[in-house]
Amino acid sequence: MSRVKCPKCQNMERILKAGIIRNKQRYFCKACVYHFIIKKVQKDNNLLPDKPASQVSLQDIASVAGVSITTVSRALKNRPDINIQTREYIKELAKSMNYQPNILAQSLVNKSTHTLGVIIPSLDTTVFSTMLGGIQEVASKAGYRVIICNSNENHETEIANIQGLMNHLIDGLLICHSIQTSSFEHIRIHIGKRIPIVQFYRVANGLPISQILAEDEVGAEKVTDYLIKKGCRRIALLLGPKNLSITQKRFKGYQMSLEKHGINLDIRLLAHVDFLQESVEKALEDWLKINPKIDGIISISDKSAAQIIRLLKKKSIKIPEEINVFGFGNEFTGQIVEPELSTFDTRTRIIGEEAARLIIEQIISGNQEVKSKLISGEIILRGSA
Amino acid sequence: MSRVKCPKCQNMERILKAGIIRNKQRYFCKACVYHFIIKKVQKDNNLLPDKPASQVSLQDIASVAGVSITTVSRALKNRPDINIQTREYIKELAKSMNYQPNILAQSLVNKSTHTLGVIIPSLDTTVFSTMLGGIQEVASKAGYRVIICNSNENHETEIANIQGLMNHLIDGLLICHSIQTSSFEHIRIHIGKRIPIVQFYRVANGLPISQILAEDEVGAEKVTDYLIKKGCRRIALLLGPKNLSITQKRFKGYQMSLEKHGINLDIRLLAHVDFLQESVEKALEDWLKINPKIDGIISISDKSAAQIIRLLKKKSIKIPEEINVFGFGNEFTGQIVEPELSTFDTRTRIIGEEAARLIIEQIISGNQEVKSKLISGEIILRGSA
DNA sequence: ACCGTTAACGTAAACGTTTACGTTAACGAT
DNA sequence: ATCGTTAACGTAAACGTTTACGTTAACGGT
Repeated sequence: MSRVKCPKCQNMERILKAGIIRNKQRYFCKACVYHFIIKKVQKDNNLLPDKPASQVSLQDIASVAGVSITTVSRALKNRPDINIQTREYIKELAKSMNYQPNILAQSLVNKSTHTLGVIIPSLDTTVFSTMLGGIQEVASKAGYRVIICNSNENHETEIANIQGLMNHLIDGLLICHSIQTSSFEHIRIHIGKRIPIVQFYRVANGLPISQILAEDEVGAEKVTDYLIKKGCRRIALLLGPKNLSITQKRFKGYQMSLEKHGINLDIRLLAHVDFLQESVEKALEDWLKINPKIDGIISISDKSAAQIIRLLKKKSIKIPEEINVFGFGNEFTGQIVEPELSTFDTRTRIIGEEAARLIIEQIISGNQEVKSKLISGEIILRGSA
Repeated sequence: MSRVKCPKCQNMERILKAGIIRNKQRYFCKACVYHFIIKKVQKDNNLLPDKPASQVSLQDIASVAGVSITTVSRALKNRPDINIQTREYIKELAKSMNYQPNILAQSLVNKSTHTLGVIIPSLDTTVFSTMLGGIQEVASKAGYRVIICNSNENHETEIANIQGLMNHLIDGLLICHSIQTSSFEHIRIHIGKRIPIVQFYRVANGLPISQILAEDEVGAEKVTDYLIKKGCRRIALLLGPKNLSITQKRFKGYQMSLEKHGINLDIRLLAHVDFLQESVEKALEDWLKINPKIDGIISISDKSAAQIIRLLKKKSIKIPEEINVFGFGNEFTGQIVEPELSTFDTRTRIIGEEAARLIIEQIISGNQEVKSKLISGEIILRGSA
């Protein structure tokens, strides 16, 4: 019944069905003892049976030049073992054929992608996009690409991002932890393995990895010192979640300054927020109810500080006469708010640059030695304090 | 003289030098007719001659399980042709060995990297980082990674970025042109080739590629309409460089509104800036010298608008009584400046999201049909106008 | 004429996957 | 017992490079 022809003997008799393989019927020709499967009719077999639209490969160049792939590779890589004329000819040919190396194949062989993975917690704050800008610039100048992953301040996302990046896609990982991250096993398992890791800005202490840090502790101390010298005694401190390294360090700096000046710590003056407008507003409301009254506010971010200034002004509280306000980060917004925001410039961009510089150095040297670098910042005085 | 031993016959006589290959001396043993090179002494041949620290591969799993690579691959990919028990066993084995697929190898075979390339002109403006955030989110949810390149508003960098990304690293390209870009050959040569391209926000017209656009023309028209209705007759317009699509379109909207209301265009009221503080300041100075006096300013960006407000206030010019100020983009800073900035919300984040959505759709469908999408914005009225 | 030498090229393995295609042993029906 | 059938596995090519190692033809010296 089946009108199947054996591709070998062209016979149509003595053909048996011989099982189904991958949903295709297989046949067996008893005449020539040959198993076969009827291929799909090759339609579209038009005049261009060669490469459809794919990129030019070394093989393509080699075919045209009449040499082997090796020779082409040698020519393009300026390797010694090749005749100069051959080399120049191949180079020109490659250019005329618009050859572009397949980076995937190169990376597979070389076990190096020239790509950095960056995990940042958010893109909604200029702090992080500025750091990213610094990373980008240094990386780009060193011939590295940058894959960014936005953890969205979410711990699970951070873990997933790392998983994805680690699968041979990157040569180094830069990470700034999410607000939620308080356990670091997802980092620890990759330490000292295939690629170097550098933490920046928000870091996990106790892990043997390099860090690029802002002057959190010293900065907070200096700012507090300044406010105390200006006469403040009731300085409120707006912090992030307690597990955050910058929260802990800035609190420590604040605390040291208070101690130094013999001022007792009033825990009612501490607030932990998630950086959202509502939580900042809530913290401020609480502070304003406290007696004795607060006379200074140090905010963990300029963005929150700017919001605080707006809120205080709505309540007709005079800045800096009644309450001094100090920010952290030197964001653009601090120059727009009125009065302009005094702030501790953490040199955000430099942090990004240094992080990139360090990890690239570690990639190139193969040396994963733990290094910590503190980027020194400075107080910028404007109208708010 | 040479005390070289033939590795085959162990003879030390009848050995001749036989050329230098790759800087290594080659020898020829006449006794056993054999060419050879003395290898470097293999030091460090310690107790672990296996894989040093590299990742687990399919081959490793296959060896342990006593099956072929194919079977392992089938198990992990849930392919049919495999015994269920075998599959489960291999899956568990893979998990216990902490197998992670090598994405490079997968990409090489599948000709797909699940990665999007994004070229943005700057990371110093929240407009772009916000769009990037939108792109990132959609991409990430669809299982795509994002490689970002920052052209730094530089045409050459933009071209270099594209070159790098196109070499098989990405499945789709999202691009927002630099301020300098006015020729688009670097884009044209890639159109309709291997991967889809989508322009967003700042686009090149006349190219057959999809675009995601803000409501530049309509938005500018609405804003101008609004100011005219409020009584303004001398509305200054702060624009970017002339070659920029958003410059052209927003000017057109402005122009149409003027025409509609029978107001003559005064070219002295147009200023083209590069978004830097100085050029904005200069433009404002020039405007203030003009007679009849201006009574409104529309800025191409909120950032510049905020700066303008600060400058006007320093000159004790009342906003909005003397001059109405309108921004574009609804950036955070507009809520901080006083008076708060009225602005046209271009829905920056949505633009990013839609751009990512469109290109992923094109990647998956393989359909590079040209689509243009306008993201409708809305006027947000605050104190400045 | 022969031999040692080397410039310049080629072959093939390797990187880690995916997948088209082959193979085989066991099973059920006759 | 024989034959047709198929589940379940293996082999090998392919993706595009890089590179260790082989090969060869020509050249110069004797």
